[in-house]
Amino acid sequence: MKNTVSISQENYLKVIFKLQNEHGIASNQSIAEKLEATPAAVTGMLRKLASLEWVEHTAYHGAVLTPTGQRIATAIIRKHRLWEVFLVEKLKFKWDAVHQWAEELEHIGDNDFTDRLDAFLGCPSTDPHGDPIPDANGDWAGNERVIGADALSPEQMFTVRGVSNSASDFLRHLDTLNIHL
Amino acid sequence: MKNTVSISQENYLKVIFKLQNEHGIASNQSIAEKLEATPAAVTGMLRKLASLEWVEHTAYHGAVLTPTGQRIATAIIRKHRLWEVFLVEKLKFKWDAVHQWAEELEHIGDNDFTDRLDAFLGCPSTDPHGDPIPDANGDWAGNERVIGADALSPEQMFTVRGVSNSASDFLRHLDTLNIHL
DNA sequence: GCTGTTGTTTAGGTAAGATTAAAAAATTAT
DNA sequence: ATAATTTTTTAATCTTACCTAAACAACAGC
Repeated sequence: MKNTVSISQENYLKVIFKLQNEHGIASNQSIAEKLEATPAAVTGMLRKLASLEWVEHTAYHGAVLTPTGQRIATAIIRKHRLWEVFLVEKLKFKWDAVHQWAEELEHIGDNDFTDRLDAFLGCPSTDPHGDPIPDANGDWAGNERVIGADALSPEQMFTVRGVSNSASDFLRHLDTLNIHL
Repeated sequence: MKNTVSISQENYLKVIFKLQNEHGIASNQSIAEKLEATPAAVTGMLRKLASLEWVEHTAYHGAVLTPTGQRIATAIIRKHRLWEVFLVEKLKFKWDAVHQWAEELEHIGDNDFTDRLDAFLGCPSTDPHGDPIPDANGDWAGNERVIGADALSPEQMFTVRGVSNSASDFLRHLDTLNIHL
């Protein structure tokens, strides 16, 4: 089966991925804000993404990516950040002016294309903003796979090495859950 | 006013530009074939492009680009061919495998972006297939602006230095018009 | 000047993705 | 616990761009 994901769908998956990593779940409204769409539009798209089994959507609660959804989202973020490197290093854009174009370029190219771009850029590990660039397998630096916190089983041991969201209320939330670095 | 031209519209303008340079005018059917759409779809889009004053559309006759339409179309072709150079020279694609990606990349970036890409590539004058790349002003090599043959006034003197379509029936047509190189 | 073929347009419909406004569920405050 | 507020969903509609089928022009041959 051909993996045909629309640009709009890719944008949803990318935003859900980021929100999920910050808050554990992506609320309807937070998605709507990031995408500058209405909550009603989000409801409709979440239903579609759920039917494609790229997200799990619980009504009135929010959305979480499935493993497939995470794979797709990670690939998009990889492309986005590689293009940002290209724009800054090769086209001499200022680092704060590249986002708009990377938002468009991230939807172009298959895996082969992306790997060629990666090789051309010298396989950078971070983008111009210092954010890490996942490798061709979707793994972040350090061989750690990014997974939703709720995908961990309660019995499973793991080490929290860092958090991507340093908002104080989130850190307090981790405290109440007895999660420390 | 913000220049907001959709991807579909850009594809129409590009195809009309090429057909117009081959046949003087772009028929409904020839556009439909190139875009793999139905003639009915073309009629609808031509009406929209005419309302935007990017083409002149005479019912039952065909479409011709306005100066604005030609400017847009030329910019797209410039981007397409620059991206093809990038794909072959930098990403090491084979020259016959780049078209699919260039078709997508050509819709990205404004003039500044394109100029940066051009500079990065060393201001190439032709793409990997040998086709000329218009410069930032929309001029082709030799400082000649590409205009529709029917935009020339009958009194105006000009030199025909080359033709982009070497189909024998077209060359015969030029003969009957007393047009020679 | 008719007639038939070809090319174009009209009319009605589909699909994706978005909107607004109203209804329903969840959350917060009293 | 109940009332008020916020969030999500539903329902109906819009836009863009496409399709099929039928009606309509243009032009060829006779």
